[in-house]
Amino acid sequence: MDYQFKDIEQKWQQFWAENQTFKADNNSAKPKYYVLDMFPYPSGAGLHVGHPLGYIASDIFARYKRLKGFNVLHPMGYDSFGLPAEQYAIQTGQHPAITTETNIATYRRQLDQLGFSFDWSREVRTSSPGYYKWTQWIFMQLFNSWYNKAADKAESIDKLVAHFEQNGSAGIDAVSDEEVHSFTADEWKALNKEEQQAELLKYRITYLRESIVNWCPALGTVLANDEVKDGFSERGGYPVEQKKMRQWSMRITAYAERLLQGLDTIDWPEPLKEMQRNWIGKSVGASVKFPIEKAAHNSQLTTHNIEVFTTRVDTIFGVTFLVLAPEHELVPALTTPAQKAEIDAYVAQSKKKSELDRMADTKTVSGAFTGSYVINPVNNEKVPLYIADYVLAGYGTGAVMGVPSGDQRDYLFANHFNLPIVSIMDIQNIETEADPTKDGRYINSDFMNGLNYKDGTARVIAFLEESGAGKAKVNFRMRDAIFGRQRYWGEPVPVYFKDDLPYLIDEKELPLVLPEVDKYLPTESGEPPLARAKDWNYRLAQSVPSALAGEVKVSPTEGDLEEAAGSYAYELSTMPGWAGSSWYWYRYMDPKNEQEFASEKAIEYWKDVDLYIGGSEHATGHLLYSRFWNKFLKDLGLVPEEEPFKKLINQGMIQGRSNFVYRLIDEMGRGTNTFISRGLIKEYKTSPLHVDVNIVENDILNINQFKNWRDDFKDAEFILENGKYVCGVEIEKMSKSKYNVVNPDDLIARYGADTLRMYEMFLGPLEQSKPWNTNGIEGVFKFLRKFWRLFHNEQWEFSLSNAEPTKAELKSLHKIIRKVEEDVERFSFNTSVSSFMIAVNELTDLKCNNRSILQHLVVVLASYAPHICEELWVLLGNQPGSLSYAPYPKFNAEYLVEDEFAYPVSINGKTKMNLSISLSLDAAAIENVVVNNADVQKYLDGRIPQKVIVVKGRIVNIVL
RNA sequence: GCGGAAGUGGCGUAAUUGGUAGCCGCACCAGACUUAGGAUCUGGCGCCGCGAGGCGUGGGGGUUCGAGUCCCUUCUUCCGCACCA
Repeated sequence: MDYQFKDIEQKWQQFWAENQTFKADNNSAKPKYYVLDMFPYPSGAGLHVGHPLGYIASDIFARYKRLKGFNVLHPMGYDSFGLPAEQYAIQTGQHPAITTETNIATYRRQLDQLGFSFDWSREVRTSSPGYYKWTQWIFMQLFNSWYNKAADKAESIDKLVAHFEQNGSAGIDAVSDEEVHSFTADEWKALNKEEQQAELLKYRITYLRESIVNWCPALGTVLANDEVKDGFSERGGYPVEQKKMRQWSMRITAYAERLLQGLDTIDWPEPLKEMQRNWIGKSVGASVKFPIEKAAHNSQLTTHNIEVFTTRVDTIFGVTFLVLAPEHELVPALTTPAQKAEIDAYVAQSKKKSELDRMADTKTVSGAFTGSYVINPVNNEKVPLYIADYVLAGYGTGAVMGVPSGDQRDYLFANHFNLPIVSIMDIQNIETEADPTKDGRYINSDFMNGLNYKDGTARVIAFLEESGAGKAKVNFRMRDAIFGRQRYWGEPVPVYFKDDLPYLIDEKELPLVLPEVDKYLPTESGEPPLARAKDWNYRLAQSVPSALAGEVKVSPTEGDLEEAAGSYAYELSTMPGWAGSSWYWYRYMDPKNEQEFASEKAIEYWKDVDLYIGGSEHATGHLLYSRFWNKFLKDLGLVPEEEPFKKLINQGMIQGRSNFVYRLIDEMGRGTNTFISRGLIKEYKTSPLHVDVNIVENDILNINQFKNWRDDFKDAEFILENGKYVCGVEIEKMSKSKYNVVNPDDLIARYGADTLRMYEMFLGPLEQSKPWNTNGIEGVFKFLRKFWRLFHNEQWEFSLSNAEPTKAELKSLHKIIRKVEEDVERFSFNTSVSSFMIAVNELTDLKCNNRSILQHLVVVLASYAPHICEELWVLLGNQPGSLSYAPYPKFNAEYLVEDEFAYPVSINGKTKMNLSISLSLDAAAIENVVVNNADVQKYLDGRIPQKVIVVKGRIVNIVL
């Protein structure tokens, strides 16, 4: 039979499903290997050809590892909470769960068609209660923990409470809110329960705090920093503004240093690591307090110092002004009556400026004088205090010291406001611009004069620490992650409120199931959709101390008994999209466990992800949050590894390749129904029009299909070149509106999954971004037919010979055995596809139909084109289904040994000819053969070689 | 501005250690078979040149017997960050 891919693929997909061929065992004598794909959000649009790229690569790798004798975990699931389903629900009233279910069915059908070897018995969905029960459980652990800097790990909040009861706040080195109190043990015990809880909230790793957040009015929710791009929401592209709100946050900053250090221990792409380093943004410097001049003191003032962060504390004698961010909280209190109008105007103006304007306009110098002064702590000089929008409220302390001699922005600022510029380095040149040099010796710097950078910095920090005016400090750009969304379609937060303080619900009540609501919109009063739910309250039984057993007993005398029975409002916001994806790889290890998020045994067995494949767009979101949660779980002793993903590969983005037709424009400027071929458009007035790429092949328009494409083109006329209509091409994002979406279903229907899998790999290196181009898929399809033909005679009957294989056949086979091994291990999938083609071309030329050769070839190709190989494997007489676990053929170098090599002979580095010479000869003998060769002599033309370079088995170079 | 990746035929790409640049496909050209070809097969296909030959890996320079690969310099494209104190 001819190669009937449709029947073959359907047959084997069904076989794999029915026999659970790829079910992984949590218990095996084989070594484990965990291959993970970033699970998709099931969108309504389904998969386009770009999506499976990474899945195909990971599937080839997973299948290859099985052949190599590994116990492979290769699961798939859905990140099924998210905005699009909810937006759709708002528009249509359709429950997001239903939309999600439908979309998942589409995804599953499309994934199945590609012949992936996923263990579907382990499927997870972040939106199913059985899954988010454990997302909520992890949230509770985060709430019940604090970060102990001394131990450099998260610890139970009980331990902190015990310390407070014994020693008060003394000796606690924690990552916490800024404004924690100091107290003795007795003072702590004297606090009532509410006061204690309020204080503890400042330490919890997940906490509730009034903070400035990214508020997106169009989406009606707050967003995390990584969800905002250039002042607009990543999803939907709506404007985002800054707003002060009480919000759930995660103290990811506690892990900043570990997140940074960990990058050096994992095998990830350098650009991605760099993005995370950038995002974490560590900078080493000092914080310095500048006392506010007495004259400025007034009743509104909450502090007598302005704290700045600087990486160049050594330049402090060059300070000639201080600048606050316009949003800085001390601005109103420090503005003198005379300056009030100017400051108010400036603050108002900068508030109006969008984030984007502010970034675009970096050259104009602007600012305003507050009228107040501060004192430089190193020389007691009076320094004027300004505000300016080049200082960002969100970074450092929102205040900077102005050193115009060393910083270009300060230099421009000083010039603009006629402030003095003081040189502090002997070799500094500040005539036309600031000079940030660290070389040279300090001048105009009192006790630092004459010192170099290193000693000077140490000296000034010592001075500041002694006088209490400052200290060495490490600052991070990364902020704590906002953890609440005012949306419906997400995990409910397992918290209720009593006297405005958050308390965890009882663990036994998990999962806290998402309630039904009448509409998926905020309430009239602006509360999140969950406020619409009927009776969204936590019912607390009559105060029974035993019900609280195991919970924190902060104040046993007053606390438990005081707990009033009754119902308390649940939290109304839900968790953000990244909650469910920050731990899902553990759930795959033990997906049905109802007692734990995964059993200790399963986690101990699978440990971590050996290979993770996904897009680089998750660099500062999912991949950072996952590392954070993993480190937290490690601190609690729940998982064994510090890093979750040992090796990570970013598959390239597949862009769209749009095709255009060119519509003729008449004298009146109206579009006609005549279309001009690409090469001729210069001679006419035309306007380009997107045309469906599926009716274009190799940029040649299928005119009949075009006429049928849309009604108004039925009578279209064409001006052709060489009898063809050539379309224009542009690379754009793949989207429906550009008619450049290529659907895998269509390609599978036409060529089969094996062809599509191999073609996607054949496109180029996995990591490379490239436009999708279906041109060339024919070549891969022809290859598979040619491969199929090796096993068949002229009449398409399966027919093999049992003869001894020839040397040439063995050579071809063993070349490909080795090549695929090498390629797969270094994730170079494109090169193995071309090697397969070479092998099949060679074997075809050799008229090879030798069973012992082809039997092995099937196994080698099986990870790339599993369906055709399964079919041939059975035709070869093997057990159905056994191919997936067959041993990968053993490479034997002997078959590749040659006795002769065609040496390229070059003269002065230019290759002139090839000479076949026995490989048994040594360098001197080779030189002898070459130099005495008649053709070489002709080239030499009597000249004597100065030198002859002989590299055995490689090259001969004659230097004249 | 800072950081990263990459520039090779008409196109996608290959060359794992400094050792014959262009493998494997697509497209194209010629031929065979054919009523026909969007099927199949054979051959050709970096550029210039009839040829001998010359030139070729973004440009310029260097190291080397030998450079797509190493070094310096410069240009271009893409990605990330961006008034970060």
